[in-house]
Amino acid sequence: MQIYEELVARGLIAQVTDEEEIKELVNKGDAVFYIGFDPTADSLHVGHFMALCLMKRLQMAGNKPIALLGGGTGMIGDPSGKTDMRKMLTKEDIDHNIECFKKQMSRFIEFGEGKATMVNNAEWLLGLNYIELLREVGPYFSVNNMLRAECYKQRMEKGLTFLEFNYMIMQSYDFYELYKRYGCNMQFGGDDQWSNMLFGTELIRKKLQKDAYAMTINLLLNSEGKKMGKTVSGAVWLNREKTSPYDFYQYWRNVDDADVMKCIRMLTFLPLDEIERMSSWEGQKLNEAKEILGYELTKLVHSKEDADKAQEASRNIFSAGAAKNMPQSTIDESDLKDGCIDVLALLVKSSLASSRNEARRAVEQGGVSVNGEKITDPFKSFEGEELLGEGLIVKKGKKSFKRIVLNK
RNA sequence: GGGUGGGUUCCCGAGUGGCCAAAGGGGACAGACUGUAAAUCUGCUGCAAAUUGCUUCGGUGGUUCGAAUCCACCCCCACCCA
Repeated sequence: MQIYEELVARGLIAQVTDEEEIKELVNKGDAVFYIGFDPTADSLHVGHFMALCLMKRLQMAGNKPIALLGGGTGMIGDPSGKTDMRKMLTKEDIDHNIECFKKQMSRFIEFGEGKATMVNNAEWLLGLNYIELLREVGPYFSVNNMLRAECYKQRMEKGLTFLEFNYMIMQSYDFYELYKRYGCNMQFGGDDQWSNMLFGTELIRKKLQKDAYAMTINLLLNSEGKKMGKTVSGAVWLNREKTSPYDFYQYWRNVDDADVMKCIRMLTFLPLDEIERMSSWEGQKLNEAKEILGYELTKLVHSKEDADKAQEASRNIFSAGAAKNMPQSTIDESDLKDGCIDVLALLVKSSLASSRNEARRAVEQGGVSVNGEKITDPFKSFEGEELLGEGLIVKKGKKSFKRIVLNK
């Protein structure tokens, strides 16, 4: 099976400008392609991860990847598919985020001579002159067409600023520039980027009379049509400081039945025939697929060691109640009052609860236990001594655990 | 610049002088049932030294015994006109 067919089989491909051409280019390894990453945060997330995996897959098939960092486009902010304008990032934020991205990306993709290329569009975008740019590319953009683009649909209702409206032009300009500089003939991106990418291919055709192609990957949506990789508290990050390997593992371990196989297919590198075998699993057996998903992804994003740890900790906690490799938090002596600390403080300090009120509710509703013993009294207090050594295992609900140790 | 309609808690949205920490729904959280799933049912959902106190209805001032609610000015958003 060739690379293009594999991508199709994994359900990754959403839209293509010219299937025959793209198939041929990609399968032959003749594509010079780019994927853009805007530095909107100080860590990559699951969406980026999918793009990086795609990059890797195509690279393994002999194609030449360009990772484009959006030092210039990040100054504007992509309105595609968004309901509200994002907070404008400062130059400093953007530079910082780019440094973070660079570090994380080089863990997945090899950059350098004859390998992948990394460029920053700040290089050419920041120096653009308004009037010159307008004269250079302005005539090739039809405002009528732009306004019709799917990606602005939501914003046509809620309002779209001129700043963001220009994002599309900048992204198109990137493609054009990369075509000229590196002979980049293809752009990949999330499906929400489709319109931006199309305008890029058109700009190249109009300016250079050359063909360039675009292909989008399906966004990872759950069975309800919502983007995956997001939790209430934000994205599932690839950075271990922001989302610990344990939490990362748990996120995937807990996906809906309906979404497991799709995730395995789209996100892991497991061979397709193996995945095919799993797809008949049902009921409790499907839980194994979730473990595999969590394990494989944690291994890819963090390391085999982290994946082993996370899996072991999860198994222990949920079946045996034992506590090896459990997420841990420490408290200081200054958190003690008269050498003691109460349950509510324990929950708050370990960030199992965000306020004492919330902690109190959890206790009153019978959702809290310490060292396996259910606590029903919100005033229950513990001696500092009990927190030494192995510490106390505090459990809130079924899935939140922390080992709390006194730091002496 | 002119006109109209708006800005309420995590989100949507009711509330137009006291009975308002603010209806209803969604989400989140906890309990039951389970498979660390879904569905369903129940509870719960501003903060705290907790029969009380404090903070919150775009902002700032004001009227009033009392303001999310009335007044003034300002900021922001959508639509229509220019």
